[in-house]
Parts: sequence; C-alpha cells; structure tokens
Amino acid sequence: MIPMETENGTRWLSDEEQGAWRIHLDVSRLLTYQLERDLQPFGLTMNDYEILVNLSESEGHRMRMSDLAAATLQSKSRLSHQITRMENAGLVRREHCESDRRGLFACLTEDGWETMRKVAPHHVESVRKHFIDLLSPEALDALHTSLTPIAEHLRAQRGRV
Amino acid sequence: MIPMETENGTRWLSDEEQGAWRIHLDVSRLLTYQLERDLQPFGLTMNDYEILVNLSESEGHRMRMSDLAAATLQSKSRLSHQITRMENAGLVRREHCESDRRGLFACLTEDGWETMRKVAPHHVESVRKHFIDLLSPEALDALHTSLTPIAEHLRAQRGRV
DNA sequence: ATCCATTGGTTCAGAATTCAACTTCTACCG
DNA sequence: CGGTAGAAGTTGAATTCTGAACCAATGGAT
Repeated sequence: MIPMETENGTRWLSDEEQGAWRIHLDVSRLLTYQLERDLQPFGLTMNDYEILVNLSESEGHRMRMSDLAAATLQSKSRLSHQITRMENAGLVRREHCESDRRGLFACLTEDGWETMRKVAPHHVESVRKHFIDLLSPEALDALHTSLTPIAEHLRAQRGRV
Repeated sequence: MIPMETENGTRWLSDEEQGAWRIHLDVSRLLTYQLERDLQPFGLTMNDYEILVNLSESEGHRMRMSDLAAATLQSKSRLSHQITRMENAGLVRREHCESDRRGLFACLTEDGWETMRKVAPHHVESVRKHFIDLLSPEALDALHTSLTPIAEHLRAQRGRV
C-alpha cells in the first residue's frame, strides 16, 4: 500500500490509515472520559489515581517529585499543584529529602493507602469492562507489540529540542 | 489465560493485560503531547485543528453547534468557549439558523479555510511520523479491527445514566 | 575556595475547562 | 390554543492547566 501523493508532495492518509488513526483518537478520548466517570463516585480523578498507584508501588510508598512527574508524564508545575491538592485532601504528604536539600518526596499517607485499597478493585473492574475484556488475548498481544515501538519513539522525542 | 482472582473476588490484571493497558495509556498521552507540539508553530491546538477538519469536511463548511460538540466529543459549554476563541482569531464565524431559531452554525471563514489548507499537510506528516509510519499495514488493520468494538461500546455508554 | 551552569521545585498570571444556572425556542399533549 | 417538558446555546464563577520567572541547593570546573 503506497501512500498517495498529490501535487504538493503531501503523503495524505489512505482510508485504512485514516480509519485506524481516527479510531485510536476516539478510543483514547472516550476511554479516559469513561474511566474518569467511573472514578468520580470515589472523589478521585484519573490523575489522582495514577499518582496513588505510582506511590503505592514505590519503595516506602514515596517518590521524589521529579520522578513522579516523569512517571506520570506531567510538567513539574502541574504535578506541584496536583500534589498540593492531594495534600489538602489528606491523601499525600510532602517530606524533605536529607540527601538533597532541594528535593521533596511525595509520600502516601495512611489515608491515601486506604483509599487506594478501596478504589483499586473498582478501577480495575472498570478497565476490564471498557477495554481489556473487549479484546482477545491475541489482540491484546498485538496491541502491545505494535504500540511499544511507538511509545519508545515518542519518549525519545519528548525531551528533544 | 484465566484472570487471577483474590480473596475479595477482584479479577486483577495479568502482566500481559497490565502491559497492554499501560502502553495504550502512555501512547495516547505521549501522542497528543507530540501532535500538540507539532501544531504549536502554526498557532493551533489539536482542538482548534479538529474543529477546522470537521467544518471543512461538512456541507457548506459549517455545522450546528450541537453536532460539532458531538463530533468532537466535547461538552456544549466547552465548545461554545472554544468557538468564541476561534471566532476572535478569525477562523470561524457564528451564523443563525433559520429553520430553528435556537440554533447556530459554526462556519469556516475564508481565513479558516486557508489556515486549514496550509496546516493540514504538516499535521498529516506529524501523524505519519509519530504513528502511522511506525505501524505495519497488518498492525494498522489489526488495530482498527480490535479498537472498533471498543469505540462502539464506549459510545453506547456515553449517554447512559 | 569560588564561580556558575544545572537541577529540583514552587509560584504567579493568563488561558482553558468544568459545572451549574439561565434564556430562548420547539414540539407535543391535552 | 395554552402549557410545559425538553433541546440549543450561552454565561459566569470556580477549578485546573500552562509556561515563564523565580529561588535555593548541588556539583563540577577553575
């Protein structure tokens, strides 16, 4: 399948390409919309949840702000605001780092941990219902295989220029 | 592959499932980040661009606000603000609808159309570079096939409750 | 030791987004 | 007809996000 070219040399998308692209866009938006919605009854956003996950999977239930920002693909600024909000909600606490006096840890509080334990099963159920369980194991595998290089490519671009 | 169960009955995700899920999340975020970035030099956001696309593909280069909101998966409120901004930027104009006096059309202006023609090739190139061209035709096809039912499912949920 | 370029993080102002009124008009029911 | 439920859009206030400017600490160079 050779990409169509036109006068100005643009390699426009074929119908198949368009289709794949648009469906990817749609799914990612619809999905975050739905997951967000399923999380709402617990008073959490996807953002909140993702931070809880990251913290609860880390040593000592804490992470350096920068690392957390990198892990969640957010700007430092945004994360800072986010953590402030979560701190006010009692889910998280800031702690100083002795080895580097500029540094701060975001630490899961007891409350944050409890929230996590309570919410996780529902979230997983939600992810299953709206995504995982709608894919055959082969499709899942194919997805993983074909998306991985893209993720790598994009991560590499990320810092650049 | 049987989903693992634990005491409380939660069907946690297997490693493969986790992997597929997380990569999907990452790709969709990294991708919008990158596309946004590639559009920035032209003074457009993805949102702006998507609206231009929708309008330029419609009869008479115009669409009813509601339809546009539905097509772009935004709330009416958000679209309204968005169109106001684009109107101020001269890309779009609001026009009354005679058949329904509540209704409004968002119409592409000459400027909007020109912008579209100028930017589209770059955007397509960007989509190719960061997504399409990194997928084999088979992968593309598989993606389309496996994502379509998900999109349908999510669209069906969308209105519900 | 002293610079100074970098890193880690916050803050502030401006822009975008959400959510809940609110207005106007339509359509339908009795 | 008259009344009213619902649709189409907008508005405004509160929240979140972005990007740049900023401060403080670090880690090398010299």
